[in-house]
Amino acid sequence: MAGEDRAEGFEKSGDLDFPRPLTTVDVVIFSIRGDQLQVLLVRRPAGEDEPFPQALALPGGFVDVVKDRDLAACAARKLKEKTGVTAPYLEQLGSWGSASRDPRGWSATHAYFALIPEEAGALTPDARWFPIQGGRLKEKLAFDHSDILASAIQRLRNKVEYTSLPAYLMPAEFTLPDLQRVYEIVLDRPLEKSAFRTRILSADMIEPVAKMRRGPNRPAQLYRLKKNSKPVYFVRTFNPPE
Amino acid sequence: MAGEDRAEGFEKSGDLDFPRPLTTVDVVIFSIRGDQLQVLLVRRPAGEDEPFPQALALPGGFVDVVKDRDLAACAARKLKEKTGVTAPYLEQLGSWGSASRDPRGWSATHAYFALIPEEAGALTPDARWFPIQGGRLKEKLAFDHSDILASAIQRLRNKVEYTSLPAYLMPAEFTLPDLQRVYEIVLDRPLEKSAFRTRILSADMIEPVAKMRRGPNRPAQLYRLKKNSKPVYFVRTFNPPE
DNA sequence: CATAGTTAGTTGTACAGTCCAACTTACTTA
DNA sequence: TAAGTAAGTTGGACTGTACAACTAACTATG
Repeated sequence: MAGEDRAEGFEKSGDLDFPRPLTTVDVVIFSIRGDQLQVLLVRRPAGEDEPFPQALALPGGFVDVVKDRDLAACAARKLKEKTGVTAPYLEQLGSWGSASRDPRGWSATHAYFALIPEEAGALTPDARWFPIQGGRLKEKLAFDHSDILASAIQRLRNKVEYTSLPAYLMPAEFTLPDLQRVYEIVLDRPLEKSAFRTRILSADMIEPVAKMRRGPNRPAQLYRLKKNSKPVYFVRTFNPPE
Repeated sequence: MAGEDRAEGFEKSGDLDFPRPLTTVDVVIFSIRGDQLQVLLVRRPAGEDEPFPQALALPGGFVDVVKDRDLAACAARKLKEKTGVTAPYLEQLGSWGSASRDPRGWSATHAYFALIPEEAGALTPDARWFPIQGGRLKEKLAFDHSDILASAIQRLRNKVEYTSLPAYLMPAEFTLPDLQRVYEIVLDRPLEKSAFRTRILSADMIEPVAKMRRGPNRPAQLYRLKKNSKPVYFVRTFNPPE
């Protein structure tokens, strides 16, 4: 068997004739919809030789060595295919690889993590939004996608404590209370209003537009993200509960 | 695994009959040696069909689908092979994959990041320590390993601002000024003594041992890491310069 | 044996930013 | 006109860092 004589020393030769793991990319796509954090999932195809037929899964699939220049391009392609948008925020989450995660053999997936605003895009028919409740998803997922999603949620929550990431979940124009609400949804705890405003406004990441949001009470100033605004890293977290 | 017949990554079985990228794992191993942050590099083999012959590179290599249960195990194996130690700290850094990074074809590497104390282990003869100076390595590396290393340095510096990671670079027993020195080496800036002590001591991660470090001046209290001490995340960064 | 030198470790004042709570402002609706 | 609500501001208490001066414990030197 090809794998055996390679097992001791691939490194010492240019011979590439040994078994290769399967290589995939999966994307965890978050959005805020109806005052909840939601994640985009697809239903896997039915079929005899499909792993996890009909199960829910993260959007993703095999790297296409012809189409995909690199991993990020592959992730962006899969995101675009499912949602029709190019995400304002796409970062790598990590990779998961083992002999057992895919019944078809040793496989490794490169997981990405995207934030998109509610308004964005037209979904493909097989994709749907599912709410994250109490920091977790109710549904079971195919492969080790539940682990990947849990890791993505943890990373998101963690980063929201000290970055401006939620700005990428906002529509083009939003108010400060809107933004605070998104922080609170992701962190699942209330934040202090005046400290929140001070922090965001001094971060130089948003700018007021010459309009107010009008409603049944006092109008609120509308803001937009500044052009080319990279995520801001605060030097403190929001003070954690306890 | 499925097929016996493999050539250039084509797996001839069912719907998996398409080219697969090469899959490797690389490890960025940091240590403090002689008051400098250093990284462990190996020299690549010579040979006609070797990519980057004789070049310096991160320790790593192909995933072995027989030996390696998962990616972390593969990384731990490579670390052990090169240094003889099991690192007190090993985390995933990210993955790099593209059509162009390896002349042998589409390849993806899963990069890990390890911290080990100076005292540790016996190196293999092909491995050597190289200093990081001014936040960068002087030497050029094979593949895209310079990018991976730069990313590792950035991640390390960033995390050192708000975590207890440097504790994993310390010998079994150390003093608070020792630890502060390591923080300062990694961050390449001085930290304030009293704030540093307050922060570390209130983090409940180290405990005094009943000994003092004696020297030509006032003895210093020796400490050790508490058992099973996970990295601590502080709620503030050390106050950044400017 | 006294004193200078060095590093460990503490203390005190200033300051920045959050926490908490009360307050003012601007609007709608009854 | 008054009540209700959400936006936005203000002020005092508190926490932890910045900065700087201080004390403590040791060695080396003359």
